[in-house]
Amino acid sequence: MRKNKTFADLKNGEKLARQQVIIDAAERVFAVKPFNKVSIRDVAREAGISHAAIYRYFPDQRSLFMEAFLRGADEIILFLTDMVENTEKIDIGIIAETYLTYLIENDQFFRMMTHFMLDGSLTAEMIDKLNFAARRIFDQFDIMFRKMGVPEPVRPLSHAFFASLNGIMITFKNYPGRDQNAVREHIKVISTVITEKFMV
Amino acid sequence: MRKNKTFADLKNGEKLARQQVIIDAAERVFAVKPFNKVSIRDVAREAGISHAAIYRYFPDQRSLFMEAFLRGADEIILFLTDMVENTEKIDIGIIAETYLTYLIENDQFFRMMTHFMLDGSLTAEMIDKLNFAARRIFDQFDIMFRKMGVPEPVRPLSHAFFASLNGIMITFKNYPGRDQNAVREHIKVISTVITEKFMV
DNA sequence: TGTACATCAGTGAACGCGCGTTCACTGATGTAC
DNA sequence: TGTACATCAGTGAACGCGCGTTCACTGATGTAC
Repeated sequence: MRKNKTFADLKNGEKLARQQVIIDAAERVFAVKPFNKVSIRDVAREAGISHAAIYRYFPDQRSLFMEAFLRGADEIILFLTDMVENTEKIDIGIIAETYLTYLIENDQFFRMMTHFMLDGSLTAEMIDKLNFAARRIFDQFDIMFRKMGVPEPVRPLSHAFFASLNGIMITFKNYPGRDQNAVREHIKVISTVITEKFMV
Repeated sequence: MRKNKTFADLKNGEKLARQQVIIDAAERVFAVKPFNKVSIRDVAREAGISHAAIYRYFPDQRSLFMEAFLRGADEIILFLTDMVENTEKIDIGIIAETYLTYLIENDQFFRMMTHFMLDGSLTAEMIDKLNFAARRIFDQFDIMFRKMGVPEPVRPLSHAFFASLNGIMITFKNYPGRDQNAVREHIKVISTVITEKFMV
């Protein structure tokens, strides 16, 4: 019995590890192709397996894509936590800029995020996962505003701040007629306009 | 010669009128189906013509979709102009709310907008059209801020304000676990948080 | 008024493609005795 | 050590589908004389 269980656990662990390999491959494909052009076959090719094999690890395409997105979200939450919780002197401008830089440099992640935010037909389970990720981000902004000495309630501010940063991205990421450097510069400028408004 | 020209003009006019009929049909389809699920065949069915006929009026699918989007943009610019230019007493809160309400009630338009804003592969002509629409919106916000007595330069504020409103939409339109009324209410609350920051 | 011709909006069929997903099967590995 | 069996990751082919676009054609309308 115990031996069986241990064996099963091992198998399970390997399965999870292989899932991660597939998600890695998916992220690499997303970095190169528009979100809704990425196919199961693309990911399988990148991962070096047959496309049918994917279905051993994910029930369907969207679940795989959602997992890929959530891993990016974890990354963001990780560095936000690092900047907010482990820093004495909070600088909202630097936090905003770091967040935006991450999105600019991980364009695939930003496209996944907007895709899932706008997709009105997610399953309940997926909605929960999205919700959980969003709330962890809001939590960090809450802490940030508190450390800045903003009076309660700070949650609405976190919502507004997060929304504004996302809005900068969506509005100016591909702003017509600017090259990538000009875009970065402009995003930085508008980010400053907004963060200044969020200072006490 | 002149007769010929007149006739050609008439033909041309009819052609334009028929284009509009097709765009009407497209908008009705967009209101019901996610943007990237809408096909030429859907639009043709809705317009009551064969899908091949579409190609007499638009060179390809994306051009048709872009025209449908631009018509929505014209509508927004129209009511913004009305609220901003023709009003003595500017209320930024009402303007923001009207804009957001329009986007909530014309979800298809918002989805088109985000789609084109995020699409990095538009033709130069499409980029110009997008750019022109965006600038007309910024122009209205410029006038709004000036009427509010905000010191120059107001353009960065217009950019930031527009971006923030879009961000509210993208972040909370499908916010998980809220019904549509709660979403509207929440968007209004966060919108207030932001507009207050933009008042002098 | 009649006839030959040109124009052109609109059609249905077809092309070629890529997709998500399923399925019967293979072959490697481990287990039981 | 050897053998029969179970498990299961992975495969290639196939299914069925919908798509954007093209094409040869039809038929209505207007023009020239």
